[in-house]
Amino acid sequence: MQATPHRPYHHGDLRRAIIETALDMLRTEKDWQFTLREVARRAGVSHAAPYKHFPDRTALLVELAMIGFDRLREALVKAKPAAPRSLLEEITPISLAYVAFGTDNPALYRLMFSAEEGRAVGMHLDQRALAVFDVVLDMLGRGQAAGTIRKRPVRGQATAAWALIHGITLLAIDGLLVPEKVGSAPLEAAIATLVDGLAIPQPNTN
Amino acid sequence: MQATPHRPYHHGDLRRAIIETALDMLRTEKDWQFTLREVARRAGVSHAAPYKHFPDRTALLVELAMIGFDRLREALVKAKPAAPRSLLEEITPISLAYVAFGTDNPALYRLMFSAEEGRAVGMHLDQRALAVFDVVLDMLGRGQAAGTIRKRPVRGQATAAWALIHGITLLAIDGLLVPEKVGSAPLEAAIATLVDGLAIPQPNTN
DNA sequence: AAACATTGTTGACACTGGTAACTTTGTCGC
DNA sequence: GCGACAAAGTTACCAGTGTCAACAATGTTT
Repeated sequence: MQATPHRPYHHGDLRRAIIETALDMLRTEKDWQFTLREVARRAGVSHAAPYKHFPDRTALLVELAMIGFDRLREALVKAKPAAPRSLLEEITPISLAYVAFGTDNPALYRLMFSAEEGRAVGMHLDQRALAVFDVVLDMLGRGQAAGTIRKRPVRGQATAAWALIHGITLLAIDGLLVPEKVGSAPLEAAIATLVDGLAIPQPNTN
Repeated sequence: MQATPHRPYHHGDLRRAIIETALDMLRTEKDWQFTLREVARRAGVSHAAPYKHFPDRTALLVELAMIGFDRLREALVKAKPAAPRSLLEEITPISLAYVAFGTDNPALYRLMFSAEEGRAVGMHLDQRALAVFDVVLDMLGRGQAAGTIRKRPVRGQATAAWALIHGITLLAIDGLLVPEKVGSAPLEAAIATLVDGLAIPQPNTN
């Protein structure tokens, strides 16, 4: 009764070990093709051991993706400036943190939004994904209240913001936007365009 | 000597047959896990036959993705209005056509931007992808020349536009933006936000 | 300590991508 | 016409995968 649902019994904390092994591979192996057997191998267990902790391969993928969303959300709230004096000052660091998360964890980020495994992954993590969405939503809502953001349907604005940053992140991961090659100019310009679209036009801000 | 590089010889036009079979599966099978053998099966040939026409599985994937980009570009130029009277009138139909292409061919669209197969797919289709990019670039360039679009780095604007539409398309494919469920409101609102970010602010357009 | 559930291992199955050897078929030089 | 040759398709095989069933070992409970 004093045990949490999943707890180590007789070997070690294998469930956690598997997850961490997988995350590690996700981090280091650039081109990662996920194989349960390889994870088991690196975790030092037999190829069937994971099945005692995950019903199937997809379940592990889902777990990893959810962890990814949690970490992304953490990264965003951490990047949120304490006392932003303008919309751009608030949006920019968050956006950069988002893109940075993606480029720092390309395989994980891809997994989070992947349709691999027959869309099964995406089906299960709506709440986590929406938690990220809510960060944006909240920010925009306060912006509208403060009068710095256009009065439009917030959900549409949030969708636009998320889609744009998400798209940029993917482009960056794919190397179509590599900072070393092209500088961060397009990235910041794109963010500026987003801000222009959200902010109420100032006389001198054309 | 009078033969083109790949021409049918003794059975039929298998190369084309394989591609079309694959495209067909891509179209109908919602959750598609690509297997060369299944394609061969449906094409009515043995599982090793495709290897006479494609060096490996990835090569076929690349071919399919390139076809996808070609079709996407066609869809965009077809959707471009003949005589748009405003930026929004020009951007909106193109954007909708883009998203529609994605939601109509989800598996194909995913494949085009997929990192599956170890990024190998994306490496080969830069030109085709950039052809799509150029459609956007061209439109924005003319907009700037005509004085309807803010004078900013065009590439940044184009990146923003593409990223946003791309991101929306993915969200739509993932069902986070299903039109039946939520109406097309967020979609259009997001496009409006994009337009706001691109267009030179009008006095009455807050 | 004996019964039991948990967790791990071994061995099998069907499937995949890929290669090699073989057979069929069309093309070409004579 | 006809044999040599190359193209295109087939069968047989390999290693590797996801998954499952049977079994062995360990910890928990009474």
